[in-house]
Amino acid sequence: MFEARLTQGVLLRKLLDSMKDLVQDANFDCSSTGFALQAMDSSHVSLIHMQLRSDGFDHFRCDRNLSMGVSLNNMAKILKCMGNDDVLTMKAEDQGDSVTFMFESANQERISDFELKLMDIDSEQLGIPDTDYSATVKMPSSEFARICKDLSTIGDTVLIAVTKDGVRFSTNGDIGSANVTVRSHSNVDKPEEQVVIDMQEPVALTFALRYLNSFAKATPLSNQVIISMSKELPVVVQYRMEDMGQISYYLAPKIEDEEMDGDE
Amino acid sequence: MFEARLTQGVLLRKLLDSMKDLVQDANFDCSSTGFALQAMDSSHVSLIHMQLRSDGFDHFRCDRNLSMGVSLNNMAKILKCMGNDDVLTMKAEDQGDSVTFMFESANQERISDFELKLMDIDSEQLGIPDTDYSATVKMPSSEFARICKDLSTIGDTVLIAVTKDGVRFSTNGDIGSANVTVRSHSNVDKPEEQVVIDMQEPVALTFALRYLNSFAKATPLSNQVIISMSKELPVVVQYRMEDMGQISYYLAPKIEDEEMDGDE
DNA sequence: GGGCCTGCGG
DNA sequence: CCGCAGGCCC
Repeated sequence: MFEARLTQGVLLRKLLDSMKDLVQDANFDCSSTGFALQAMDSSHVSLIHMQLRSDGFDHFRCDRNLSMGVSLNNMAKILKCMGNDDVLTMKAEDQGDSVTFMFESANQERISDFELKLMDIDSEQLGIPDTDYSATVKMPSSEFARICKDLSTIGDTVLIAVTKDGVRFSTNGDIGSANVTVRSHSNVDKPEEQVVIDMQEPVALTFALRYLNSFAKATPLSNQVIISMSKELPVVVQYRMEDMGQISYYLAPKIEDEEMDGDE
Repeated sequence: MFEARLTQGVLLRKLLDSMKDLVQDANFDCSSTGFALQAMDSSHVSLIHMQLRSDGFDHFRCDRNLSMGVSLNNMAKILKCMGNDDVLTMKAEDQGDSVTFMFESANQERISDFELKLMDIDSEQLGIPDTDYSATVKMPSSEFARICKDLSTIGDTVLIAVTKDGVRFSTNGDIGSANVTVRSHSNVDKPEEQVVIDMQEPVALTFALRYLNSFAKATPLSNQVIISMSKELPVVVQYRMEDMGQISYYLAPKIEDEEMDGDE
């Protein structure tokens, strides 16, 4: 049997909200190491990989590996019924056909349990190679979200170019073009505002903004986002939840990645 | 070449937001005296005239007179990408086919530049005679906006009648009629709440509320609005930006301007 | 039902 | 000044 208790139940709700627009149905994989999901988005262009470590839960028990297929939309609907400060407990039998979400209000005055039917879902588990990236940018997640949204009003794709002391986001479209440059800097007092660039070699890749905007739905999960890039490899857009795990999005670059010539 | 730097970049965004619903495309006229626009609204009923004086900018350079045709909607989209306290710099080459908007965050940590393509726009520059108006009302802009919005729920037109000690806004429609009277008063402590009436002779004119409601989009630009009227002449609805300039809207009165008989 | 915009709170 | 929530529009 599987049972996991999360004091900050709201975390799981935010995770679902950040995934449900990209993926319809997916398997949650429960094992002694934790609670994880890997899935391609519906158009098979991008990949989500989220993982919550067992030691991040307040209680975690998983007797046998379990793969629970759910409609992320329905699971998100159920999690919306959770109070913002509720403690969440998930439970599933080894051979069961459902998973139960129990919400306890802080003072135990209200206890809810929602049962969600499981579904059989084919899933190809892709191996994600552990790469050393040419460049990694850590920056405020809200700023990344804002930039992707702003650039979407101009163009459909963004060229992300990392140099030693900054990262430039560029796009162009019918009405004109745009560049946003964020400079590397740190602020001891406000670590959540820091922009840290770890660069082995300069890299510049082009991506579809609509996917980056979907990824940015995860902004509420973390103050910072980590963007890792290497030439010709998918970018990784990662949001880390302290002591808990992370959600990472992978998206292949557009070929023709040196400059945006607007002739796409 | 044209280059203008505005510490309060947000001013220009508010200006665009206040014009884009009335006018699609228009020419910005840059000269050594400032940055101006004059345009009829799309239905050729009302006229906008905005002007930012060169000395209101933190830096202003305009080597030759320049007329930049832009889609106000697209320019507004770009200005929405500006941070709320970014410094704005506009740049255009004399013979260029685009204008660049540069946004600098307060700490220079983020620098954006957006290039907007220019368009050729026919514009008839109308002469606006400098009139001595029979009556001028200065009142809180938010109050004027509220009155126009409220009266719109009753009728389509408003009779604005100015007397020595007050201004009356009247309308009527299918469901009934309404009058709002605002009395002249001043408050030394709160000049933004004053209602000042400067009247040579009483005047009462009728206007289409839908245009006044559009004009009221400029409310965020100024605490006060100045309404100037003379018999049979277009009303002027003006918002002044201290040390910077103003935006004025002109709208011809409906004939049959003495009273609203509800038989229109 | 989803996205955008406005208003309110931290 | 930024973030979150609710309401309105598409």
